[in-house]
Parts: sequence; structure tokens; C-alpha cells
Amino acid sequence: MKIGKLAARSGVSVRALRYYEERGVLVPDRTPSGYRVFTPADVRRVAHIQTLLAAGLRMQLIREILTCLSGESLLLDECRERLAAERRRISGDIDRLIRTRSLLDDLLAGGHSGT
Amino acid sequence: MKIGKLAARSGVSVRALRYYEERGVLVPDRTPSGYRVFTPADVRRVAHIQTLLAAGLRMQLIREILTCLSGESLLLDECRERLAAERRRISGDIDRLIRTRSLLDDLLAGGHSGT
DNA sequence: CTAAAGTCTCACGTCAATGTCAGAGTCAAG
DNA sequence: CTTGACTCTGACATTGACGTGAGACTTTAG
Repeated sequence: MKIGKLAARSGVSVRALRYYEERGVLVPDRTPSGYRVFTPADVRRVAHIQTLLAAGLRMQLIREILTCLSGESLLLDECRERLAAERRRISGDIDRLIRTRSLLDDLLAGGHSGT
Repeated sequence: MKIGKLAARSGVSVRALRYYEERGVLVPDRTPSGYRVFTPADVRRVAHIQTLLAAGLRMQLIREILTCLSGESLLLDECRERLAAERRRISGDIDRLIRTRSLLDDLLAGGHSGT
């Protein structure tokens, strides 16, 4: 499919998809006239990208992670470690958010306490 | 205390503190010569700002929230609702992060599944 | 009192992920 | 074969929270 269709199906803008390619996260084929051609699997790939972006990962890192996977599930140890590191980072973010939520709870309760 | 000391004690840059004032989140006094003068309480205030920033809140919103509190805990209903709304947003973020972490777990496990 | 350190106010630079616009080629339909 | 819709490649604009440097004033230490 061409870029417009992928944009519609994945819910992201055409510009964003081009940007993903520019950063090497998407690697579409090309028609002889230069049009990008994506596969149905790219819809899921874009969904993954969105999920990881929403979690605060940089494109560079997302690229590395998804590149690891493109190698047909033969995750090298280096890749596993990278994924694990991000998992830890996200767990940290979750903890911090939970503490932040507690702070808001304190504020709602009228307290002026810690962190 | 002056801005350098507050920066040292709160662990943020002098520039950031000036920025916070510019956005109305900090409102320091001034010496006759124009130097900003902060109170010890501002250390905690800055800590709160950092926490909320890390949670993805905009300065504008942080300002409103902290302004609500400056009114000496007489939280107007409007303010409570604002805080509650942010609490909900943060809970949503937490849920999304947890799902993202699950995605990473799937990837680590070798699966190619959904969102 | 002098030099160093700290602070002041502009004001432009930065980074990341897009938005937006320009000018031009391409493709499906009538 | 001509619209009109879609796509292409630049390239500059945007947003938010600062970084960084210039030029000038103030305060502190010796």
C-alpha cells in the first residue's frame, strides 16, 4: 500500500511516516516512479512505534529495538540487554508517576508534604 | 537566599529558576538592587515543580496547580477538579506505560503481538 | 579598594517530532 | 488528454524547557 493508506490505517500523519523512514525505523519499498510502498505488517510496526514513542523512547532507540526484531527473533544478547534496559527505565518512570500521583493525592487532601 | 543558593539546594540550574519565575511559577522578592530573593519553602516548591514536570505537566498547568495551593489550602472546587483531572491523566499514563512494558516483555519473549 | 564571583536582562541556540508550504511529478477517471 | 487526487523532495516553522553568551551592575573576599 502507499503512504496515504498506511497513514489512514495507522492513524498517524503522512509527514510522520516519512520522518520514520528518514530515521530508519520504516524501510518501505519504492515503485519505479519513487512512491513508497508499505506492507500490511507495517501497520502493526507503526502501532509499536507509537506505543514506544508514547513511553518516551527516542526514535534512535526505537529503531535499534525494532531492528533487533527484524532479524526474525534471533535476539542477540546485546539487543536483549537493550530491551531490558528500557524495561527498567520504564519501570522507573512508572514508579515516579505513581509517586507523583501520590503527591497530587496529598495536595487534594490538603497536605504540603514530601517529594 | 539568592538564586545561586536555591539552584544548589534544589539541584536545578539558575536559568531554569529564572524561567520558572518568567512563567509565574516562582514569585521571588527582590533586593533593592534587583537580585531575586527566595525563601526556604521555595526549595520544596521547586522539588514539586520538578516532580510535576517529570510527570509531563506543562508549566502553565503547574502554575495553576501551585497557585491553587498558595491560597493556603482553601482549595476551590475548580482547583480540586483541575488536580483530579491531572490525577486521571497520570493514571492513564501509568496504564499506558504498563502496557508498553508488557510489549517489551513480549518482544523479549520473542512474540510479535498486539499494541 | 580591587579583583573575583554572583547576578541582572536581553536574546539567540538547541533538540525531537512533527506541521506546513512550495514546486513538481504521477496516477486513476472521465 | 485533462483534471483532480496523491505523492515526491526540500526546507523553514513550531513547541517547551531550558542552554549559552554578551554586556553591565553588585556583592564578597582579601
